[in-house]
Amino acid sequence: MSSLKSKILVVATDLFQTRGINSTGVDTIVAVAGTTKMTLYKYFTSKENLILEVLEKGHQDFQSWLSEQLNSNVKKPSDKLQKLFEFIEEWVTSPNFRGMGFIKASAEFPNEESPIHQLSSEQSRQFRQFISSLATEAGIHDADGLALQLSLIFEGAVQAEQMKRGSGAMKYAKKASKILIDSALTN
Amino acid sequence: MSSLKSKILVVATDLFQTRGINSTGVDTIVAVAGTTKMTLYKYFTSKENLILEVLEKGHQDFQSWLSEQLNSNVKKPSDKLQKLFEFIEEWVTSPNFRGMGFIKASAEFPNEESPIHQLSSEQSRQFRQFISSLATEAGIHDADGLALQLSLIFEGAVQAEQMKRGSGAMKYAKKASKILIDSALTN
DNA sequence: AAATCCATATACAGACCTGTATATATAAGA
DNA sequence: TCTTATATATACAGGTCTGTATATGGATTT
Repeated sequence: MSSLKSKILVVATDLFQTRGINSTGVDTIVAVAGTTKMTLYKYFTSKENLILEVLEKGHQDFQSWLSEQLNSNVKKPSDKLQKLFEFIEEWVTSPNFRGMGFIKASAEFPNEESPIHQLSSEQSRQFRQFISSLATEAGIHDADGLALQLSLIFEGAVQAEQMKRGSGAMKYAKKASKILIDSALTN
Repeated sequence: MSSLKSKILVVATDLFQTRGINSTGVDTIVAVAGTTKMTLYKYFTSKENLILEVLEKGHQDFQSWLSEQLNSNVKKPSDKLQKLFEFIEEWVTSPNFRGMGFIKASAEFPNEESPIHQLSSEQSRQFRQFISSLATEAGIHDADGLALQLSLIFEGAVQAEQMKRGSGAMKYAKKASKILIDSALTN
């Protein structure tokens, strides 16, 4: 991938998170990225296309990092669920954390026909499914139910942490997840 | 309050929830409300002012309804926390539910200097404080911590329920809240 | 050195949005 | 009937945004 294209992606990811997607114009993006609109529209067919690529890259980076961490650091598959929030906290509190795109995107694009809304919904569903499969491996009966609960907490904590760094939201989310997992294991 | 003003408020609340705040122009609002821009700008000094009034009305309606329900239906103050999510579910699943404004507003207006961001943050903080006071009355030690956990679940569930009616998010949020409250009571 | 590719600089069309100006209709009260 | 208050109809100024057109600069390859 071109260096300019990835620069634009990084800058857009940043600005979308800090200023909102709709409030960030392409002029601002190219100005911060140090390039011009002509170049942006060479790599992306439209602003919508840019948003979609930002979402896709963000989700892929997160998912592949998370899978890698779980696979290389946790031996027993049934222990992965317990460690999940440890790694999520590590990701969220890392200095290069730039928010979870799909959480904000679904709020800014509520129209169900919008491709952006559809992609972010799909990513949210995929993440829930990922948690559910870990829960199943851990021997939990209502895996989908627990996955929904954990994703609610996770998405809320990420949103809170991103809005106010060091809010402690992630710490309490981690505690809550432990309690909910323990409860689901003994039922 | 003038009939037209409250009509505009209701319509704006609806459109902001279903289409997003930034994506909803004042032309659309007055067209749906069956009036004109001149009238809207008679009652509201600007679109920002309209948004602020929509947020304030939504939050007041919810908080006063919730307090009323808790006060008139729960005798012992220490039982209020347990019943909290029952009433919230009732509110969220009622046919005239129009979303919790402050959840979406803080996502669409991330700039901390924006009055809209400030108001929605304040409302979120107030709601958390309300839960914390119920937790204290119920004899819970780390009331603020539990309040944060419950508000994370609550905001996530409202968001999910509003995005997809009948998603079951509220049902699992209720279960999670019971587990977390029980755990906090025995620690 | 000539040709080709890549990015820049700049300008602008067309759409949309907020907020206002002006003129008109309607209804109620004196 | 005359006046006053309230809502409508319509047009538009000024701004922002996306996306494109046109011309220029610089670097690499042949």
